[in-house]
Amino acid sequence: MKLPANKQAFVLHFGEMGSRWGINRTVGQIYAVLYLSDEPLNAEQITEALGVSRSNVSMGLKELQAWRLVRSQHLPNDRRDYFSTPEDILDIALTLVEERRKRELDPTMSLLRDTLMQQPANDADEHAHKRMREMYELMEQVSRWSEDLQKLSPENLKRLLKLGSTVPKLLDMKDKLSLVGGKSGKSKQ
Amino acid sequence: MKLPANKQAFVLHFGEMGSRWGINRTVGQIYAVLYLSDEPLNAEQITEALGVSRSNVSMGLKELQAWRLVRSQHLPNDRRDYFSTPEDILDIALTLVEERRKRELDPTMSLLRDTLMQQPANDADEHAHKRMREMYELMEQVSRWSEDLQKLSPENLKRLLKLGSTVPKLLDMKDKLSLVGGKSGKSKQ
DNA sequence: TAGTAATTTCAGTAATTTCTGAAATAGCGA
DNA sequence: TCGCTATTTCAGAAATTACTGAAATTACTA
Repeated sequence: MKLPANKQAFVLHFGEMGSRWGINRTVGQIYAVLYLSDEPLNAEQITEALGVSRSNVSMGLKELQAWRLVRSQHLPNDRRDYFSTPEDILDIALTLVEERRKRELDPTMSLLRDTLMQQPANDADEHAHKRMREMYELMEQVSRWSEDLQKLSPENLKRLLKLGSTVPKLLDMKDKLSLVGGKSGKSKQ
Repeated sequence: MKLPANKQAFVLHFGEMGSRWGINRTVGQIYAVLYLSDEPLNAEQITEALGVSRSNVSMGLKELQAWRLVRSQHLPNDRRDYFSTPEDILDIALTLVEERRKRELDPTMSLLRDTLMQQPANDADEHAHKRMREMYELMEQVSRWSEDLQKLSPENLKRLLKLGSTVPKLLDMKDKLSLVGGKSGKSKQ
């Protein structure tokens, strides 16, 4: 399988970007090939398309499956595994958000929780303790957002994405609504 | 400068996490030291705290400044540069979002724009073209969100962060409001 | 159960990234 | 300008990460 020029450019780019995304070149390229393909591909086809070793492809696919960005399936009368990416790009994006949360936020939150358990021993510790608590609280909020995104219906997610610059307006609306019909006493919240 | 135990743990953790965040160990550690410090530090102090070479610290600080995560300043009667992180953690978070957008989204969007310029040559290209457009459009929306976050007032940003799971409710409110007072004909939007 | 195809594992090597120490540069005061 | 301190640059060394080919394993078929 020889890649046509435009696919080729995309695949190479994904390879280059790999390090910024926290994956390596081959893994990025494998993902790109699968993302663009209109049908599931087996490992041999990917190997040919990329010109890397079969074992490298095997390891790359394993990693992509760990990220839940690639799925494997079987075709009738064929013993080989076929791989593909989910159809729905919002689905893909949500998976990415979730996995990055797990890898980039959770470990640090866990450490911070442990550290924040013990009270600052002295004045010098005080400031560091405060800083850590601030970081923890922010991460907690971002984490919650990530979780809530996962729960949103596809329709609501699409609407939220389109919202963009109207967010402040929406917050204003919320204000007005709470003023009119809301439960009182929550204004500080 | 010897670090106390809790700071030490945090600093080492940031070093470990470095690769996941797209920076290296020393850069992560430098950032952690500065983040926790209650006063600006000069390069020599950071070198001592971390036990790495002076030149390594110099390069790390340069990278952190390129990320706009660290600022330098001068103290009276002292020729040395002193480094610190911004006070406000929301400020820090916004910078992080912005810089990651630049590094992780923009280059790919740029490539996609170029590729999407030319029409798919044949049927085989058709599907890949569609996939690339989907990715481009999603990235555009995420990018816009990121920009809009930057524009939000600190108050509104805080409120948005707290919103979390009430987002769908908010979207409902928007529906109701549009139904009552909104301009008609936009329902499909 | 033996034979074969598909896949994975892994030790060794290659490639890349990070780090260091020495040298170069910059900036300041006398 | 010279002399001194602070900082940066950069070539090479060290450490880490990625990749390969061969061997092992798995899973199917006859």
